[in-house]
Amino acid sequence: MTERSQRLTHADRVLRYLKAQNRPFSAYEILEGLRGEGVTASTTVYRALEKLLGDGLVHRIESLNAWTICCGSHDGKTPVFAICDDCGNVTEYIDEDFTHSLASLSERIGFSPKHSVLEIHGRCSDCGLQNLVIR
Amino acid sequence: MTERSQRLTHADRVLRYLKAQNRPFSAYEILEGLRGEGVTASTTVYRALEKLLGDGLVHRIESLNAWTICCGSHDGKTPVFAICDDCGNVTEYIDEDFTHSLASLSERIGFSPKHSVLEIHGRCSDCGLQNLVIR
DNA sequence: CTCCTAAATGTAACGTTGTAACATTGCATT
DNA sequence: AATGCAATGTTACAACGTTACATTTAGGAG
Repeated sequence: MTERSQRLTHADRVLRYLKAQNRPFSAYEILEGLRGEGVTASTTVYRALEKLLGDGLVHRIESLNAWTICCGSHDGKTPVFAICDDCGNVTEYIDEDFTHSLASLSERIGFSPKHSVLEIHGRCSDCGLQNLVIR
Repeated sequence: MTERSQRLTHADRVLRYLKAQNRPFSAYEILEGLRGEGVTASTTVYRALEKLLGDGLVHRIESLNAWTICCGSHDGKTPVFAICDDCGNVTEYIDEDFTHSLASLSERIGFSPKHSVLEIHGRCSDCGLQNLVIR
């Protein structure tokens, strides 16, 4: 290892790429975007995403089959994603109400939650406004 | 049309098939299960599922790429699915807390929700008990 | 009854998403 | 140099879903 502290891996490239976007990308979109940087196979992208997911640096949006950057740390709490079906924007929230609902329902039914998927599809405020202005 | 009031369509067969199961099935599993009844192509299954989804008779579980029967009517409210990763059982709930959380967060962020995905993965009470007994 | 239309179905091909299996490379440690 | 491990390459395949177009069937209008 030289003075450069870390070697740049494909996982680093995938993370940097996702950070530069403002919406989730499919694994194959990421592959296309990184071909110029030596990423040549879907396997590589999926391995990178698996690692980043384990490190809590990205999330998978189940209802889009797509991947997005994690907004930061959230301390074991499950993120909620608001997905605008008009503009494609996805925003991540850590919401006290949802956190409580999840714990409460689980306890009532005797269920031990490990990982949850909370995704709201609809229209974001920007697109709602656009609709008013344009029509 | 004979004295039987309705013709039996593939959508009817898919619905009946899903009703007979106690877990979600993938479209291709449904196809295999219905080959004996004249269903021969995935297209047919997807067309049936699309119709049943529109009629509110089945749900799609996004995190499993699978389809399951709807527990009944739920009046515009979003169902929550508890998915046991051990035994595969999936149970549908209409939960007041989740309903409120969804409405509350949406209002706070100015989002108009159209369709939401609420799926909890973990271990159900039965499997938790089994674990105690067996070990 | 015949003709017409709409819904249901068949068929084939293709597109997208994800995984398996195994070989190779690069780098750090000993 | 020998070793070991993580990262990467390569190929093939499995699983999930859609498109396009042809054909059949049921039921109503004339």
